[in-house]
Amino acid sequence: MLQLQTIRENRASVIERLAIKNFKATELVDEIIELDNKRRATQKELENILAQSNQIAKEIGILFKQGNREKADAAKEESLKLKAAAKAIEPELQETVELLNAKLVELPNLPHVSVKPGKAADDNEIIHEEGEMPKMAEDALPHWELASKYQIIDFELGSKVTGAGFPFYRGKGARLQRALINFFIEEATEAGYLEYQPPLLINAASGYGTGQLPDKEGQMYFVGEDNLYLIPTAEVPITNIYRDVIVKENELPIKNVAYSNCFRREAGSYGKDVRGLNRLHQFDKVEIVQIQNPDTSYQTLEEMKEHVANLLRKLGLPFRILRLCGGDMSFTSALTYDFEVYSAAQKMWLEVSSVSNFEDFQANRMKLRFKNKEGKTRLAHTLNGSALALPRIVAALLENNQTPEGIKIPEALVPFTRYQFID
RNA sequence: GGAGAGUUGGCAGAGUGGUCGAAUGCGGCGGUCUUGAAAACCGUUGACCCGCAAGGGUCCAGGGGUUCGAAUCCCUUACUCUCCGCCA
Repeated sequence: MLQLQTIRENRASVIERLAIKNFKATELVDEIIELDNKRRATQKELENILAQSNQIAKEIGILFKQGNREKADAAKEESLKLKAAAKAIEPELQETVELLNAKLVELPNLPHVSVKPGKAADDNEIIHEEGEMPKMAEDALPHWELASKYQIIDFELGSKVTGAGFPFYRGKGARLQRALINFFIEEATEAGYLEYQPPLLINAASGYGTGQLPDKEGQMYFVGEDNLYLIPTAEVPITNIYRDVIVKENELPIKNVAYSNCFRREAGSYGKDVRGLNRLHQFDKVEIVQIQNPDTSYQTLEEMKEHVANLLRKLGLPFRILRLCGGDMSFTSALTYDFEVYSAAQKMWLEVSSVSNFEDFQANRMKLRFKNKEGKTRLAHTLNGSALALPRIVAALLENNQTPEGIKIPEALVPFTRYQFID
């Protein structure tokens, strides 16, 4: 969430920048400022009473030791009055604070200055395009047909055992999954990321920490029996490692990588976009996360963008990088680059990665701070990116690399698959 | 799942109703000494809120209660540990 100080001191520019995300903030911002004023006034009032009360309680202690019973009893009465006064104010303060927080979490993160306005995906700006478009034969097959032709992914079986969007991977298909995961993790490790294996279920506090809650409550699977959510991305457990943590400045940047299954309800989606591997309820992803000093976090974002681009180069997939427009950006992000890979048989671009700087938006929620050289604590910046999400990579690999001899595996991946063709 | 014990500052660990935001040790930071380092010694060292400041307030797992006064007593939730059961 945004810092109160930011909102108070830059009311106009906060509203203006949120408008870039198509968020009409005026009313909410004014409400927040007013609630904060009320909070301050109420708190001051309460603290004055508590200060007096503390003073008297101390005096009573001394009076008792001196055996001055009468004076002590008189002071007790005075103290009771103060207590009643405090009791009257407390609920008001608590209510104000709760309401203030509820309003505060409704405000999205401010977009970075480089973010352009725009309504939706069409307005995203293509900032880079790379790789050769494969020339496909007339009879080129989409990946879901290749999947059944080579018997490597079984969607129907998934529907039988679980439901739509939960495929089985089989034989060389299963092995391809493992190969990609290992390849991605190895690349990240070489780039200095520390590998984690996180829990796949998280509590509500973690959901709030990274901003999935309360914003995307309905998008996560929820285990009511134990009050836990299935993670939509490893970002949640990995970033929440640092919830309520103050790190040392010289420990930055913290670079972590994690492979995990990801679970998304994707409520409301339908149509050809969800065909085959294009959109699943359960999928695999390797996620990179960095905790960085605010002074250098945008350099780090570029570095992470380059890391992802390199993965796609090594896989030989044509890709482009988009800078998301305000309207297409997530609630929590300040700047996001999307990576899209061209899927030749479907003749469409598939989003395979999203790399974002959240600045201190998540850190503020999580109270993730660092102590600088002067000994002051400051909110850190958090960043993350998919590096990479598997299903659409697999879709593009199958489609783009289909040959009469079978699916050709990219060189970089062969040491992991230990086969060169899916046939 | 059953029974019991516990949760205090970065860590270890004292504190069982008043001057305790909390002893002590370790660690961290600064200094003295040293060519440099180590050792030794000295000092310093939690977070948050309000305030220009002085200062005030809150926090001893979370929440609630008793009391003039709670780290300390009571209730409750979460978690940890031990034993039993179950189990990959």
